[in-house]
Amino acid sequence: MHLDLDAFFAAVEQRDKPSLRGKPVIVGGIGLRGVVSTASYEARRFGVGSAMAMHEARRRCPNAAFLSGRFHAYRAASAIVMGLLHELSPLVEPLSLDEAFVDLAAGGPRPLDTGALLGVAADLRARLTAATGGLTASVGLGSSKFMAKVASELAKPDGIRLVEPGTEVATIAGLPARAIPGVGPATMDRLSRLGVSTIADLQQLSAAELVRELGKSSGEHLHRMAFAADDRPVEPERETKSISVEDTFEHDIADAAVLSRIADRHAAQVVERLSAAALFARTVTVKVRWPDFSSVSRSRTLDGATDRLEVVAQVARNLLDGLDTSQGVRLLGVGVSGLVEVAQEPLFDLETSSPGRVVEEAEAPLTRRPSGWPAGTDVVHERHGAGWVWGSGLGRVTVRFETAATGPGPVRTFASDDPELTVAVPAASPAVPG
DNA sequence: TCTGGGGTCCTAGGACCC
DNA sequence: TCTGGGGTCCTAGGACCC
Repeated sequence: MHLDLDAFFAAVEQRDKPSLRGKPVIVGGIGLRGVVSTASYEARRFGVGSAMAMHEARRRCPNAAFLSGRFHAYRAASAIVMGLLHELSPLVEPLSLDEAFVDLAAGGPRPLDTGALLGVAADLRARLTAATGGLTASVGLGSSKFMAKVASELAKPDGIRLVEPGTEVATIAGLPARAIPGVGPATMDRLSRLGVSTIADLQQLSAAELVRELGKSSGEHLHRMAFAADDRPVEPERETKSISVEDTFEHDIADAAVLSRIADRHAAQVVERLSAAALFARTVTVKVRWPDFSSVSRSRTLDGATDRLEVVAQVARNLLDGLDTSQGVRLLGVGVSGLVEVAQEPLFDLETSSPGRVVEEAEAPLTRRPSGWPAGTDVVHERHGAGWVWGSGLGRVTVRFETAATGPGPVRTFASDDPELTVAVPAASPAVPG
């Protein structure tokens, strides 16, 4: 089974903001260089889709609600859904907050005939909608991950689809080759040059031809997938292989001292997550995106594994120092990999002689945020109660006072520094205001 | 006013080792 | 008196996914 929540982020917003139900909602980066994360189906009718530049989305659908996202709410809804999936089978592989594979055959003795499977899926969808306060999901059933995923795609939105065993090849033959997982824009370009547009076209090529064109791994993979031969297992627990933090700036930054401080700040976030996972890292990587959107990375592998901020931060700064950033930097990232569960600190050797600057935990803000009140944020006003930020600017914040449990509510405007207005504390996770 | 952030996997060349 | 051969590790870049 493959399950995919419909327009997930936007659907959570519409659930919690009744005035947005039935209206175009776009969740994503709301800054100058943001992209769309999720568009509601109402917004998709205007041609707005995932990964589209936000300015383009605004051009196509100026009257949509543009929200920056409330990940605590998405995580909470996701946890409920994943819990329901675990009731079906111990083998659940989440692909993201809104998607997962379930190996139903591992779920114990259960009749796996078509009728029973459709019943399981229908029951799951009903319970999911009830448990999440109205979210919907599309469910695909099939004899492999590939077929289940194809089925859920065909089921969207808010549906169920089952690909009968024996009908796999016929089901996929007419689909574009792009429907095969692993075939992206670059691979599709190369396939087009070979005259391939559909999976049926792909079936005409030999494995040897595909390997010659695309390399051994993806060539062989594609040849198998073209005939629906997919034996990849559902893997419930996949170990973390890397941790990274990166940020695209509102405006390119050329100041080396500023970039160095941002690298420190990113290193601190990386180390925080590394420690939370009880892991240690051997390799530190810095990534830079230039104004022309090309990017480079520089990495260094240490003799031992570390979780110390001073070490990660200094290596990151040294790697950054090796790049000429005078033309400006669009994005700066810091990451770690080569993760292990035990420290090997004594082996560590920082041979650089530059004095290690002490990293202060609370640096002054380095990049101005577009607003202290991002659109969509949950807030509480002492006299008016719970609501969400409708918009802000020019020293004012406009709030709509409504929740999932109320009907559409009224709008009021306050001064941005109104002491009675505060960011709401998410129920299950620590608050990170501002 | 082009083009996020967090990941995984693959390839290819060079260093290094036996 | 050409320039072995195989394996692993590291680095860098790129494709892809959600």
